[in-house]
Amino acid sequence: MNAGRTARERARAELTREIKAEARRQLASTGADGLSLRAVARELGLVSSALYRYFPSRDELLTALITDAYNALGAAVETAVAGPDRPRDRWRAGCHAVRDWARDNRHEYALLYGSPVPGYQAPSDTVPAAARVPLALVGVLRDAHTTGEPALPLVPADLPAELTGQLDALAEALGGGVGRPVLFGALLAWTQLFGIVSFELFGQLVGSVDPAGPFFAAATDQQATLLGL
Amino acid sequence: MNAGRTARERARAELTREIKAEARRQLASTGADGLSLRAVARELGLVSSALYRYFPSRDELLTALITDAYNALGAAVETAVAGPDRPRDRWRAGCHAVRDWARDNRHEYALLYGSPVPGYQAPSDTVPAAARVPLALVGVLRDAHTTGEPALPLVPADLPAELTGQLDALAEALGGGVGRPVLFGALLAWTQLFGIVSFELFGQLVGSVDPAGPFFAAATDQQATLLGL
DNA sequence: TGTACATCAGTGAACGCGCGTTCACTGATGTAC
DNA sequence: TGTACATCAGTGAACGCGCGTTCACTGATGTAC
Repeated sequence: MNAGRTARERARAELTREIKAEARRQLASTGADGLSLRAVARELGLVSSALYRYFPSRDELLTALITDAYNALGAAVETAVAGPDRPRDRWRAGCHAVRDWARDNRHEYALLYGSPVPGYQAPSDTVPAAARVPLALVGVLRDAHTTGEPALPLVPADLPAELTGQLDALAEALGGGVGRPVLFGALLAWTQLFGIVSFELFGQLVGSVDPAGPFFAAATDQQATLLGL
Repeated sequence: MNAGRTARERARAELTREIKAEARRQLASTGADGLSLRAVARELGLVSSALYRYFPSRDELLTALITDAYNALGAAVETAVAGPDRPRDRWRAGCHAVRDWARDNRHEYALLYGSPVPGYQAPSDTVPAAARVPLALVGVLRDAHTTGEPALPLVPADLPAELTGQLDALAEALGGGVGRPVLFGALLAWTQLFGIVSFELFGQLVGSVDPAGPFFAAATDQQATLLGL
């Protein structure tokens, strides 16, 4: 194992991991703006300038954390969706995986789906990682409707032309296999899913359906029905 | 006019307004963490310590901005909802008012509905202001269904007991006049509404339905149908 | 197998920056008689 | 109406803090012959 890797290369990979792990820990306790290179270095027993051998700037470290987080969430949803057989259960499992991961990694979730960090522009590297969740959810719908899509309740037949154009382009980008109404429904469900999770984590549900577990379960159920699962 | 107010009181009220206005301006360009008392003072031609005559700390200034923002958004939605006659149009107008205000005040929206500011805990003063939007939207539903609520499509009759308990408590807190299914539907729509707006403003829709106008319009239409409007 | 050189990790000091908050003060505005 | 005192706004200096990033350096690890 580790064939062809020098001790230096292994040490480098190891310390890169440790830097990210420590940065994640600080993220969890202080949030994105509390993340400081100096504090990370301090905690690892390094001098702050040493980190520049591993990340050329604070922003690059942030980007690495964002990509890792998107991938972790994406993997969680992909795994969850791969479990059950019945489409309806697969959908629910995927949604609950989003919520569970978000609750377990609040600050990382906020980093991905909260307010953009001021002055920081996420590079396009993060796009494929960010796409894993929607892709996994759309996959459930595609698999469920291989023999033809049902007519979805409540989805109007006469969507405006601008929207149908966007939907068609999106369907093509997703590799086909989903019709307009299902895709529209998927977008509705997707935004609702993250709307609920964000409201729960950011404290907007405090006066109403808090704790949010029962409401979340009922909402994802309703989504499955809406989507013909 | 200004009866009984001394020049001092008027000057004080005026400068308090100017401080908040300048702080809002900085918020708009730098986001919540970029808001600095020193910078605000600088811009107003004051020495930084002078601000302490007006706000006892940076957090208090932030709180004032948050309360003002909730009230501005709430007022916008209340006005929008008061315009049209038909319930369906009232609902749509309220939703579009949320989106329009959010797009016109991105950073203030992020302050209210984005990731919580680390280390800052919003005091309970903000709660009534925050409640104005949901209250206005529920008002539309109540007014629409004075003669009895319709059976809502897709809302399961057998919601779990924990959820029905929360819904009943919430209905009472809202002053009654809305049944469980309608309230559940309202929560679904409410979370979806802010989910879409947040996704649009925070850049999550870039690869899919961007610009988001047509999708937003179709989504609020679908909500109105779901809610029996 | 051993030696000479190149690569790279980590150090420590420094630069230049901005921040929130406190405090003793001056001078203007307001109040009571 | 004028005077004596109290209130309050704004000043300027200072405290103590932490940050990202650069740079010349030492010493260890890797490579070529």
